[in-house]
Amino acid sequence: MRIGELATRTGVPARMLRYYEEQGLITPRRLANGYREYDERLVLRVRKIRGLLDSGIPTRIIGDMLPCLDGTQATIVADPDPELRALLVEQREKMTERISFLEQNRDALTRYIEAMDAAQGHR
DNA sequence: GTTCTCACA
DNA sequence: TGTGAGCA
Repeated sequence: MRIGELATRTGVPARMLRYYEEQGLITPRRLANGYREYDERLVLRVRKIRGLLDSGIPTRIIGDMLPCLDGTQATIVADPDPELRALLVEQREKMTERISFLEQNRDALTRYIEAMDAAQGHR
């Protein structure tokens, strides 16, 4: 598929898809006319990339993590960078914080919805 | 009509 | 990151 279709299917603007390519996150092949041609599997990959980006993970790191994204297979890291590891651990902690925050909000919604239902029962 | 690259505020 | 210019 071309960039327009991938954009609508992933919700990521074509502008950003070209940017991801610049960052080495995705490498579509080119058609004879120069248009980018995306593989079906890229749809999932782009969604994962966007998810990571939304989680605050820098594009540079996502590039390093790419092998982990579409494989359950163990990823071999040639040169374990201590600094990178520390950064990732930090991101993971922030992610954990956001998750617990979301859980609290979800529970608050649940209680409110229950309260609405309870009120409904009195009518 | 769609995509491409480049560039600017 | 958004937007527009000028092509193919």
